[in-house]
Parts: sequence; C-alpha cells; structure tokens
Amino acid sequence: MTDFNEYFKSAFTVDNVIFGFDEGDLKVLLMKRGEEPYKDKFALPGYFVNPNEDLDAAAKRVLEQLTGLRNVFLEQVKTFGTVDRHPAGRVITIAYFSLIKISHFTLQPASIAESVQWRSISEVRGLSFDHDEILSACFDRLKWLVRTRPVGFELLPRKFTLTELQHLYEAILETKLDKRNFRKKILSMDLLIDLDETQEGVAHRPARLYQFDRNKYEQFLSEGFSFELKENKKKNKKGKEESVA
Amino acid sequence: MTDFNEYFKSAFTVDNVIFGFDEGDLKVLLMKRGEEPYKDKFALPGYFVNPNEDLDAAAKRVLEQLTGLRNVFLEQVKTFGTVDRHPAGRVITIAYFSLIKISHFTLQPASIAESVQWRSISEVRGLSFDHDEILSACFDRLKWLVRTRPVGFELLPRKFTLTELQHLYEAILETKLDKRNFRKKILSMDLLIDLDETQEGVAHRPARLYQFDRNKYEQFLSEGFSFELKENKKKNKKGKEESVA
DNA sequence: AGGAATAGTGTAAAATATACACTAGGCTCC
DNA sequence: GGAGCCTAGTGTATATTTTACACTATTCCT
Repeated sequence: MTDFNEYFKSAFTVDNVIFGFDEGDLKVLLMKRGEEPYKDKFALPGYFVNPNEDLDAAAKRVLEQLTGLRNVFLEQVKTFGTVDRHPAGRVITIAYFSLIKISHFTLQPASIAESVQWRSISEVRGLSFDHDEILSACFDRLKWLVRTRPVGFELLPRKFTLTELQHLYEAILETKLDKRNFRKKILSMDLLIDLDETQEGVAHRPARLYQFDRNKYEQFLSEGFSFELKENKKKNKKGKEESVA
Repeated sequence: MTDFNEYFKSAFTVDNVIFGFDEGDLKVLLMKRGEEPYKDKFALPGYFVNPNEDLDAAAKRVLEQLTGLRNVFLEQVKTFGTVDRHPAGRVITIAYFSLIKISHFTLQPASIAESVQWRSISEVRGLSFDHDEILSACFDRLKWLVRTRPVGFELLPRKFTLTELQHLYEAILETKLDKRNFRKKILSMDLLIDLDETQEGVAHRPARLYQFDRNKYEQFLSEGFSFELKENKKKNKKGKEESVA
C-alpha cells in the first residue's frame, strides 16, 4: 500500500499580478519582500494559502491586504510548480491577475511586504522566484482577454475619454490603433454611456467623457455575444497618415 | 514569527481530461478508481504529483501509464482547490487536457485504475470529486483552442478526409458547419497535404485523403500567423438548403 | 487674434463571411 | 449492366467587416 503521507508535505501559494494603468502606461504592482527567501528583493504580491482557505479567497485576501480593494477583477491564470522553484521546500504557486483602477486608492504597505510600488511593465525584470515567467504568462492572458471581453474599463476611472481608452488598448496590445476605426468599433458595440460632459482643466479642446455600461454588457452576455478587437494589419508606422490628397 | 510548517501539509494531484474522437463523437477517457476514496466510481485519470516531480511531468506520467502514449498534445488548464474537495485532506488538483488519436492504441488498464474506458462527452455525468466541473472547464478550453490553433488534427488519424475533419469540428463546437464554406476555409489555410489517395472499402464514392502539414504550420507560427474558425451565424436548421434555383 | 494642442469625423476599396443546390463517382444489388 | 444509393465535391453572388486615410472643430493660452 502506498504511503500517502509522503504526499502531504507540500505547500502552495498564490501570486497576484496586479495591473494598473496610469500616464498612458501599463503598470504592475510589486512588493519588496520582508521575509526570506529573497528578502528585500522585488516580487509579485503573494503568500501562502491557508489550510482552510479556498484558492480564490487567498488571492482576494492578498489583494485586499495590499490595496484595501475588494470586488475587483481577479482571475486565475496558471499554476507554476517546478520542483525547485522555492528554496523552502515543495511549493507550487497559483498565479492570478487582477485589474484595478490605479487612481482609486493609495497603497498601503502591508505586513507581508516592506514596501509596494507600481512599475511600468516594460521595466520589470529580475523578480524573485519564477515571477518573471509568471508575469509574462499573465500579461499574455491580459492581451488575449482584452480582445475578447471588455475588461479594459476595469483599469480606467469611471469616467474616461475615448482617447484614454485607446491609449489603454495600445499599451496592452503593444501596438498602434487607428483612431477613427477604433472609435467606430468601440461605439458600435454600444457599451458606452455618453455622459454629455467634457474634460476640465486641459489646455486644448476638451474631450467627451464616457462611462462603461455594465448593465448593457451583462444583458449582451446573457444573450450570447462576443466582444472582439483586432489590431491594424499593416505594421504601424506611427504618426504618419495620408499625405495631402 | 509565522510557523511555516503549518503550510507544508498539503498535497496536489494532476487530473487529465483525455479527449479522443471516434465514430463522429467526441469522447473522454475515464477510469474506474481502484482506491479509496470513491473506489469503483468513475473519475478523470489523475494521481498525486511526486515530491520531486514537475507538474507537467506528472501529467505526462499519468497519461503514459494509462495509454502508453508519449509526445501527445498536453496542456495545463486550471487548478481546482476548494478546501474540502478531497476527503483525505487538503489536496488541490491541476487539470490538464490532452488530445490523442483514439485509433492509435488499445487501452492498458494501469495500476492506478481498475479499468479505463471511453465515454461520449455528452453522456458523462456524476464523476468523483469535482471532476464534472474540471471536465467542463477543459471542454471549454478545447472549444476555444480549436478555433485558435489547428489542434484538431491531433484527434484524427494521420490520413483523414475533409468530411471527417468537419465532423470533428462540429462535435467539438457543438454546431453544424456549412460544407462548402468549411472546405474553402480549411483549404485556403494551406495546412493540408493532399495525399492523392482515396478511401477504401466504403460503399459510396470514396473521399480524398489529406494529412496535416506540421512543417508548414510551424513555419506559419514563426511568421506570426493566426488560425481562426467561426461557426455559422444563422442558427442551423440542418438538412435544408436552397429550393431549386 | 493667432498659435498650440487634441478632439472629432466619413467614405471608398478590399477582404472576408455567408447563403445556398446540384453534379460526380463509386458501390451494390437486382 | 443499369438503377438506385450514398457521400464527395464544387462556385457564385451578396452582405458584412475591415481597412486606409486627412482634414475641420473646439478650447486654452498668450
């Protein structure tokens, strides 16, 4: 008979790739670890899953401890379990990613971390454990998701302009989009509420403000609808447009 | 200081949804469990991950023990970790799915199972643990994948007819496809080798045989190409077509 | 009033997706 | 060996979607 006890000596953690969008740039929340291993190094926010805690609950807990936010977009992505990925023993980690409105809160250093900070996704490298790999898997997932479901709005303030929305998509998809086609497509989906307000305090023509229509979206979902977005086919030569017709 | 030992009392398993295609029907490989819990009940093939074994390796091992097959399509899907999903303690499971050519082998009952058998996906219900849920997550993934990457071929014999391929897609997507449009689309992808052979031993006009061109596919991949398939938009009223022009 | 800066807008051409029915070819059985 | 059975195989016109592309409008600032 097999000795099952040998199997019950592992642990698992959740790691959370928290995306935010600010100043036209896609950012990730990192924490400086307060504990060994990798003390004082940067890592994705994460911690052990408690013995009587569901995985999703653990991911939520980590997120809340760090940001104070509840009810944000959070989804499981992939599990990483290489034998020697953790120095303390066999520890596999379930990676989650979440999307938050960066402007909605100020960071609160939690017990699990010495400090937390936002970093541009393009600059992040050299994280602890296998977190570089985890980040990249989550980023790929975000890229896919953003074309498939209107989750972009989770990253923007409640009121936003179409240009902001476009910049968000461009940051995530790492491509340039055509302004006219983008607006046409987005508006044709009929998921935005035109607030009949405009930006204030900008030194140029102020843009209209929109809001995501969550109700209509849920209605569409229940009717079986699919959201899709494609990038330009021609490699984008940014800036240039037609030369006088 | 936290007592980390408390965390190292968990185990994890891999569970594998093994898809096959036979007689126009999408099938799943199930095993009758030889051990408690759920002894003599049906479950997805799976087992504990050994302490010094990577997750992917464990999934491969389970698959090979059961089918004798190596080098088949195998991909991680999702991790299930509800606190009380396993009676023996805290056991989370990493779900994988694989695609195999059902005709390529005969089943070999392994030590981990009393018996194994193929079941039509539409008939499977009431599996052990949370395996119904796992199966459904993997089926959803397959549906998505089949529209995104040409993985259908993994489920067919090396030589197949276009009608067989169409039936496979119909079984997976649970929809009817238009014969002419399907053929046009598939052939236009230029991923099939026309073998210049025909079926034998059929009581009607024999169909041409094709083979998947893996080399060309890999070439396309490296050039950044995307495979896509869509179902009919009009709900399919099967059988009916134009009334004499 | 002029300049700077971004918002906002339309159309024609190309590519893709869709709907749809009959002919072709091999087999079988009288 | 012809009739009938069965599935293979094929083309076109229309609708929809995607793409490329440049200038005018509005506000602020000086």
